[in-house]
Amino acid sequence: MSRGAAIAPFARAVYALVRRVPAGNVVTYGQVAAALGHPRAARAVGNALGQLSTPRARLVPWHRVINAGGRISERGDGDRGELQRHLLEKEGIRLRGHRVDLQRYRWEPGARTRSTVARR
DNA sequence: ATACTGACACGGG
DNA sequence: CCCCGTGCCAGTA
Repeated sequence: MSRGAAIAPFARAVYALVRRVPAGNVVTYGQVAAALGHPRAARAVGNALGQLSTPRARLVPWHRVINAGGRISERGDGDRGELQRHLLEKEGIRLRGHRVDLQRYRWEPGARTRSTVARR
């Protein structure tokens, strides 16, 4: 059926989970890794998101995944970071400096998807 | 098997 | 409060 590059199982699981992150909320790489049963594979999560192909990126809200410090991880290429920040703000997330208040916007995997935006 | 990441935690300044 | 460097780990190419 599908042709094109095979997607690694782990990466596939990452995409599936990230897809459930509601707009206006964020998760950390570590949270995603833990939810997948690999609490130490946070870096691999970042890898998977980095390998996201363009069509798939449309379905996967990669911008809602940030690091444990609440900051946007820069991959040497600054462009994506700017875009990510813009997308987050567009969803109603207020950044404090270059940081997101995880306390306020963090979404927990397993929580009801329609739980909407955390406020205040 | 080697090298390269979009990480995380911890310690020190 | 902030920033930076170090050690560690796991998955992908």
